[in-house]
Amino acid sequence: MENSANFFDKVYAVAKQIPYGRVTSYGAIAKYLGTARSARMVGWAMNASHNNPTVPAHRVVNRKGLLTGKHHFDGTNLMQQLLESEGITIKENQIQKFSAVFWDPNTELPAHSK
DNA sequence: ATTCTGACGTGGG
DNA sequence: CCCCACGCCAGAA
Repeated sequence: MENSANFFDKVYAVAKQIPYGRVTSYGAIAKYLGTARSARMVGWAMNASHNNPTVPAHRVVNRKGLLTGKHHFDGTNLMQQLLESEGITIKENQIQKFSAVFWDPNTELPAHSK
C-alpha cells in the first residue's frame, strides 16, 4: 500500500520540499496529506522533527502566518532569525506579506508523491 | 481502555 | 482584522 510511512514521515516529506524563502501552513500540509482535519497533528509531527534536522520546521507556520511554534525552538527568536535569513520579513512574530511568501503544496506540488 | 493535551482550522458574531 | 467556541485526530500519560 502507498501508506507505509508514518504520519510524521509524510509531514517531513512535504516540509523538506518547501522552497527556500518560502513558508507554508500546517493546514496546507495536512490537506496535502489528505488529513486536512489533522492540522494539529502536523504540528505534533514537527514536534518530533527535533530528531529530524532535515525538516525545516521554521518554514512552517499557522494559517495566520504567525510564528506560533517559535517558542518550541532552541531560542526565543531562533525561528524568526532563520526565516529572516531567507529573506522573509517578520514583525511581532507575524510574517509580512505572508501571502507573497506562502507556498501551498497543493498548488505548487504536482500531486501526491506518496 | 480512558482522559488530556496540542507548533490548527473554521465558522459565527 | 479580532474574539469566542467547537471540532478534529493522533500520541502521551
